[in-house]
Amino acid sequence: MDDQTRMLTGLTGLAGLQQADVGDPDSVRKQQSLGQPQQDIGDILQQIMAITDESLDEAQARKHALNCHRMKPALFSVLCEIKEKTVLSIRGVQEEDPPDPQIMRLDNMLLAEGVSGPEKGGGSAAAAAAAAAAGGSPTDSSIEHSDYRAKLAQIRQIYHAELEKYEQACSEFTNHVMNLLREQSRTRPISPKEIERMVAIIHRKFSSIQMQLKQSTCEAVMILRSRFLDARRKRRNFNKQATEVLNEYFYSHLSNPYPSEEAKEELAKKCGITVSQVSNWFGNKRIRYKKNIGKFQEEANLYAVKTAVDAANVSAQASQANSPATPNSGTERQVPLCCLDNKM
DNA sequence: AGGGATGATTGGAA
DNA sequence: TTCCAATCATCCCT
Repeated sequence: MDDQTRMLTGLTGLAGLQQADVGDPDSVRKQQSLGQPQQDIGDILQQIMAITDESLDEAQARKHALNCHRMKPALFSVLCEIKEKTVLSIRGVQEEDPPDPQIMRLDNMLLAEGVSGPEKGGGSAAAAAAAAAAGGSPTDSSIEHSDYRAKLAQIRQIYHAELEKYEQACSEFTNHVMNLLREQSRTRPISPKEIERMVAIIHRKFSSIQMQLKQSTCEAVMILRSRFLDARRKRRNFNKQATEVLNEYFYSHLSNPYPSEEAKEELAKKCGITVSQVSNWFGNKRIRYKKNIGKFQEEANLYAVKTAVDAANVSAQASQANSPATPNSGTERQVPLCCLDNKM
C-alpha cells in the first residue's frame, strides 16, 4: 500500500463530511454504518481549501469543526506518518552527525588545562612546575605563578558563567519550542518524533555556539600560556650567595660532582632555587668545567682555599669545644684540585 | 653594541 | 631517568 493509498484509506473516515455534519461525529458514524455513499476525498480537501474564501467567522467555525472531528487523530496520525517517511526521514539522514572531533579536541584541551571539569591542580600545577623552573628569585616565580593562576581562574570563571548562560538559554528555548509544537500539534500534524527532532536541531545549534565559546576559551588559555612561557625564558642569574654555595659543593666534590637527590634538595633549599635548577646548574658546570679546565683552575683554587679555611675553622672550633679532634673530621669535603673522575 | 657568562631546553645515549 | 652535549635565549659587563 503506498502512502497515497494509505492516506486515502485513512481519510475515508472523513468522506461524506458535509457542512452540516461537520462537528457532529455521530452523524458521520451513522452515515458510515448505514453505508451511505461516501464522498470523494477531494470534496473534503476542497472544503478545506475553500476556508480561505469564507468569511472569518465561517472559516473559524469550519476550522473548529474540523479540529473537533473524531477522525482527526487518525488523519493526523496518517499525515505524521507520511511526513515521517518523506521530508523528515531525508532530513534525519542528513542531520545524523558523529561526535565532532573538533569539539572533542577542545573539550580535552580545556580539561587538561583545568578550565573545564572539576577544580583541580591541572593547569595550575603545570603552572607551578613551570614557574618553579622559571628561575630567578623565588619571589619572582611566585608572582608569575599567582598571576598565571589568577588569570586562568578568571578564564575558568568566565567560561563557566557563559556555559551556564548558554545551557539555560538552550533549555528555555527548547521548552518554549516544545510547548509551541505541542500546542500546534492540536491544529496540525506534528508527531512526538518530530518534536524530538526539533529539539535535537536546537541542541545542535546551541552546541555550535558552545563550540565557539570553547574555541575562544582555548585561544585565551594558549595566549596566557605562551605569555607565561615567554616569561619563563626571561631568566635571572642566581644570586651571588647561591652561586657560591653551588660552587663550593662542586669544587669540594670535584672527584665526583654528582650530588645525590638529597644533596640536591638541600642545595636547592640553601640557594632558594628548585632541584631541577640545581641539576641544570651541575649539568652546565660539569660540561663547562670539563671543556675548559684551565679557565676554571683559578676558581677551583679559590674555592679550595675557602674550603680549607672553613674546614680549619670547624676543626678549631671542635678542638676548642671538645678533646683534640682529627683535622677535617668535621667535614665530608674533599680537596678539590684533582681532576674529575673518569665519569667526565 | 658586542661578546662572554649563564640558566634553560632539547635530543640522544646509557 | 639521568646525564651529556649542543644549542638557545637572556643577562650583564666592557
